[in-house]
Amino acid sequence: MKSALYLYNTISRKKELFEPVSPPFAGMYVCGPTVYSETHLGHARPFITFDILYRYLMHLGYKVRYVRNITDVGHLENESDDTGEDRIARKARQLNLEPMEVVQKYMNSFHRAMGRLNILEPSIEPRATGHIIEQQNMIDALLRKGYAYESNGSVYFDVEKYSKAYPYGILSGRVLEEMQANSRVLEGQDEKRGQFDFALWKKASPAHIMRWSSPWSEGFPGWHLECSVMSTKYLGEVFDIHGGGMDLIFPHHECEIAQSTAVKGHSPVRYWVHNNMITINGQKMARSLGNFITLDELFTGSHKMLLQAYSPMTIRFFILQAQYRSTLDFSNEALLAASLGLQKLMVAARTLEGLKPSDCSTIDVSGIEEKCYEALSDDLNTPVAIAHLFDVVRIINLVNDGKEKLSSDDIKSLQQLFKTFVYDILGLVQEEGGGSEKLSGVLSILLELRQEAKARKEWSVSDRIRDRLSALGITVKDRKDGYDWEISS
RNA sequence: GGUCGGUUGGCCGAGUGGCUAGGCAUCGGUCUGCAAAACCGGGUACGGCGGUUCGAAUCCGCCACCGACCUCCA
Repeated sequence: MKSALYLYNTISRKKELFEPVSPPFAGMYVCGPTVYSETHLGHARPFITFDILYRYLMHLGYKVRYVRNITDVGHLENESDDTGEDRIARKARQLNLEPMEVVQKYMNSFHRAMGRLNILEPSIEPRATGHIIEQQNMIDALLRKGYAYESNGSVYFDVEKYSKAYPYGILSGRVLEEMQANSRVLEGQDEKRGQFDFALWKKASPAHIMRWSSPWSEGFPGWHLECSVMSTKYLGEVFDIHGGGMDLIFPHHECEIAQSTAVKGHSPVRYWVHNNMITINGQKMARSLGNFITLDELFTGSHKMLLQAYSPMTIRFFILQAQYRSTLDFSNEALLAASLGLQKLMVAARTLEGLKPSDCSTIDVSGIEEKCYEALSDDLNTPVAIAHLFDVVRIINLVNDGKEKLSSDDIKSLQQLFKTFVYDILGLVQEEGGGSEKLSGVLSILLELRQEAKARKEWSVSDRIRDRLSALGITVKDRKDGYDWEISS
């Protein structure tokens, strides 16, 4: 058996042994995007982090149901005052589109970016607008239990009442009294009894397009409700893992716990897993701060802060080189380093495929696999796993240079190791240089001619071919027994 | 102001009491017609002050600085 998995549980603030409710099944819910604008680098982190967790759980033999939602209604611009407008509705008005056109546009773009990052599709990708009835049912249950109240067509969750029966703030470590003592009372919240009450149902203003009929008003559901409803609908009343960014701990996940506990008497989630933020100049990358770079901009290099384009696998590798609970600072230098490191790893992976076996090994390769499992099982320590893989890279290169030897069996086990960790679990793929088949055909004609010129010591001819290709951004690499080329950006 | 977390070499980033993290950059070497590429090898660190200990990046105390959250957020 592979080593047991330990995950850091936000609610206990400890690493805990992962034991699913009903093995071999494992359920995981991750908060997906609100589809009202382009996906940026910060968004890539949770989806890559939980992609690794998804892949690793499957690799360990679990039958995983991975649910990742799409928020397509209910997420307000600003929940703290009554001018708060639904993000999607607002974007639709700005672009003069139907709200569902906005949703489709950004959902498509999100899926494209996820695909390029080689993020596996979740088992279920439910949408908030597809679960209005279920959300209304939950509101109804909360009203009957007395933890919600109607006010002017809207329905709110009664935090104060809830906190008398259950501990409110157990996930984020907050105490309601302290929050009340430490914050000002905001204007324009007449509808709510308590300032920390949150909306379950909002009455739509006459201009609001996204609206559904309900016993309380024509309106739309509150943001926190959809995750409670959709997670338990597809994963059960108690499920294993709930993931998302650390910035969602409060209020979003805290409210999820309150809602579900108020109805069922217990929280549905066993392991809360949160990834840290990607920072830029030491500050969180966020739309509201205007310091974000979209994934498309990274892939094409079309952002003024970028010195060059960075491939999807570079982004993936960059993120995996940090443990998911640490902040990760963006810079061109760091991305360039990731890009070169990844290249080294992937070139070695290709070298490994054609490595020549010897009768016996002069290097001990046993134990590396176990170290990789240990790293990943220790709360997904991908940087340590990658460090072990670079040890293998050094071995591959030494053997390839004839300085060390490996037996056929050892080469096979290293190939299996790379397949498991590099490709299957870390989800890295070989990226082509961007050249078409025709281009590589033309290049091989040119470079063969150059080899012949070199053989005749006609250096002016060989150098001219090399320099002219270089001017076009194609780097010629002379090898011991041939040549290779690469298109640089 | 409250709560939580962080400060590691030129850069990114692991590591929680003694054992080389790793990558990028740099330096030295190998290879090479030259160059690039590739490969090998070396050096450089633990925010400050005090304490505990045979031994501290790691534990404790104080200080400084940075960040996240406190109903916008991945």
